[in-house]
Amino acid sequence: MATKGTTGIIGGNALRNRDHNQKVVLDYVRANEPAGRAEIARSCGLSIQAVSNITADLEQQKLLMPDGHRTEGKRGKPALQYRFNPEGAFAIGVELRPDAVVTTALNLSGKKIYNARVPLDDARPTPAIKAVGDEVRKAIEASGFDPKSLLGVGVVMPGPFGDTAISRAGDAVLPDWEEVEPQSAFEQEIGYPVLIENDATAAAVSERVAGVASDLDDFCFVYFGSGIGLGVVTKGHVLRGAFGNAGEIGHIVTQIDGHQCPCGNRGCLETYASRIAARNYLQPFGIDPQSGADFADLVDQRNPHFLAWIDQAAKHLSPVIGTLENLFDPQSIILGGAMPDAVIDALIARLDLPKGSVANRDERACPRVMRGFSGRLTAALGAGAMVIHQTITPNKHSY
Amino acid sequence: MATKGTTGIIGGNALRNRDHNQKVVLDYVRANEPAGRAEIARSCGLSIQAVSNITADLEQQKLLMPDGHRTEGKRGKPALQYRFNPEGAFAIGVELRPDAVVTTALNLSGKKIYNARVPLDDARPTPAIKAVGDEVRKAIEASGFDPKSLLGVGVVMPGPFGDTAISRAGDAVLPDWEEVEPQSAFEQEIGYPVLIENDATAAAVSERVAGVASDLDDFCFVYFGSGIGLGVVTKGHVLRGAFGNAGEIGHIVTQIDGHQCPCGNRGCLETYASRIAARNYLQPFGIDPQSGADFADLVDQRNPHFLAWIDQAAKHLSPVIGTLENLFDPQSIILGGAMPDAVIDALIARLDLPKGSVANRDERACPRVMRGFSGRLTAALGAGAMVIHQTITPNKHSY
DNA sequence: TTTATTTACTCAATTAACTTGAGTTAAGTA
DNA sequence: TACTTAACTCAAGTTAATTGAGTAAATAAA
Repeated sequence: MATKGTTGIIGGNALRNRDHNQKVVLDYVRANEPAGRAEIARSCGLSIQAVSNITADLEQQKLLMPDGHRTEGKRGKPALQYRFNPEGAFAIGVELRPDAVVTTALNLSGKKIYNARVPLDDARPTPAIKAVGDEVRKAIEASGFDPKSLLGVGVVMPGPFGDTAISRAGDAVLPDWEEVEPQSAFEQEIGYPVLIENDATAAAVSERVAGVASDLDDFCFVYFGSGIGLGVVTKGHVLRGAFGNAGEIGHIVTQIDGHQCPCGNRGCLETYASRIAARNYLQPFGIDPQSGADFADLVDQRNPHFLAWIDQAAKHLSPVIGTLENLFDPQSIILGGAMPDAVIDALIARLDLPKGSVANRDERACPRVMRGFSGRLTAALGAGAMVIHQTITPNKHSY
Repeated sequence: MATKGTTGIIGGNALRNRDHNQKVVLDYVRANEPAGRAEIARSCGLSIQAVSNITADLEQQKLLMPDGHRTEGKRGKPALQYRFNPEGAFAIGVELRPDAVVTTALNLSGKKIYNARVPLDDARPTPAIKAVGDEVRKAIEASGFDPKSLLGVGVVMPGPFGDTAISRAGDAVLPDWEEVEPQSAFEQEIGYPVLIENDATAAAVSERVAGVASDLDDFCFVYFGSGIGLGVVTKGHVLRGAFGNAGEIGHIVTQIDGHQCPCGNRGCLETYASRIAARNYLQPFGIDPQSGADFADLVDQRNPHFLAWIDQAAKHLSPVIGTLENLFDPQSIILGGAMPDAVIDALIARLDLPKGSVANRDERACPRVMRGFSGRLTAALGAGAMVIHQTITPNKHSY
């Protein structure tokens, strides 16, 4: 028989249905805790009895916990309120960079409970995977959690994912990883489920699990790494595209016949508004910021050259944000990543958002652009958040 | 109790699960017909017995039909092949324009079985809804189908959907519709389930139901109407955004300080590459194409002014297509809509797609850009296809 | 030609998980 | 104090899946 195409969508049965319903309940409680069972039942389209069984299950799994009776002054028997049990499970997030391994642990509420950073001498697969494994084992030990309650390990690493003109032009690629299938390689080393994700998507999920997007289902995250990336969440789900390369915002052309970009285009956003672009811009003036703190200092000192760069970056970023608004129609766009808050804030302040945008409307629940709940650990925290997100979020839109 | 947010994701039970599984089976058969039950079971993650029950159900509903035994020269008992039953059900698609109502009927395979176009004198709600109702009733009558097998009616109409700067600047708005909730208004008039959609999204779905995208799960459709729109399908699902306005491609700025656009921006794509843009461009040369046929004639005659416009449109469209590729990472991008095939083909031939794109890779299953299975009826056919799509496509990604 | 194997399927029994309906408990209200 | 409302619990009933045993129809091997 010829191989026929499959969409990956499969049928349901009682067990898979229970799995789905558990996630539906968890996702509701996540966004609305504390919540009673009757309330959950109404919101999730289930009977009270079903919700009772499910919460009992989740309580046994230590994912939910009861938290007293509340009534808010209403009639009737006060509902037993359920909450996430932050101590019930945890996740580990790793950022693998060419020069370092950053490791974090998060409790079920997405709160950071551990972080560490070690330099990496050799980023080729064998030593790097070993180093990540060692760091994960240290994190499990240091977390103080029962290792059995580890939900999984998320790993953020630079591409290449697939063979495209852009991934070949990547600036922070790991050496000799072309032939390695990272997920299974890490799972073999670590012995827990592993998720691989790019930095921007992980950061976006992080904002939803425990950041400014906790009650947003549609948003974009513009990630300032060494380049510039985009993570998109629509209807609570990550957008990955057909080949996992969705969100390549860095090579949108913002200036016809602009700067030459290694990708082959001219005038890519990344050549104007990214960490690398900033360093290239400042170099002629003898300024060479290395760390995030250096960039923050430049803002604090109101360095005129850096402020000029911010103006330039904002000029190129503004129409791209308009494009994102018009294409994805998100509730908001979040800026963050490996840049200090002060830089992101300055950039946001300089944005000149286009008037011709579907986001330009009178009643808005949140601003068109927000700064993320970021910090230097964004990528590693996001990696851990991916794991939590996966255990919590149902993969169905609606019946 | 304060109103708590709901994602619209609800839990499952046996009945909803059956519904989902029916769609999973239908979607598999759609993409792989003819197919035997054992094959369906393997691909859909269900037991043979379950698939047997489901196909029996679907056969009774006249959505599937058996089509002989095939074995393709393999061992074992030949499987009874199932196919869509094109005569088992039908859908009606309507395009409501300020000046006309276009009505189509499609069988379950998405094939056009009826179409009609009547002028519309008065596009205000009351007369327009009445006119649509009359046309739908005519279509039911003329289709020759049992009215009970009508799955629903899709209606494509210009906005406004929500109150944004762009929808206010729309060029083809219907008068006095601000206060009307179109879906329930049409349902009341027609007595069947009604779906409202925009032209570009409907066209995209049409390509998936019975066009060049029938085996694509991730693609974009660039729709040339009076303006220019975008429909996006990811993982087989329509992307709508938080407020239903996703895909507003027309107001992406392609030229800094370019043409003034009614939306408030300068240099919007729509001011260069749209039907209106073409007419504005040609007017100074005394050329005034009215119909699609007029545009086709201009291509046939190799009219130098029109060819120059196509060059201009292609120049502005090319980077936007690169942007779509980088943001959505689709399998392909389809061009179509209310422009004759000859114009679309000429435009595609002139495109200069950016090298710096995740779509620029060596092994591709289909071209980066294709022409849609279009024709003048695209919008109305797409409206009907929405209905078929909805009855066929499961709304779950995967378990 | 006969036998074995493979594959597709049917029938009957079992099972998981949700719903329904009949109480029970605990609060506010008249 | 009695009534109402709301949140539950318990037991029975329902749906639609799975599982296991058996049958039918084809090719492949002996």
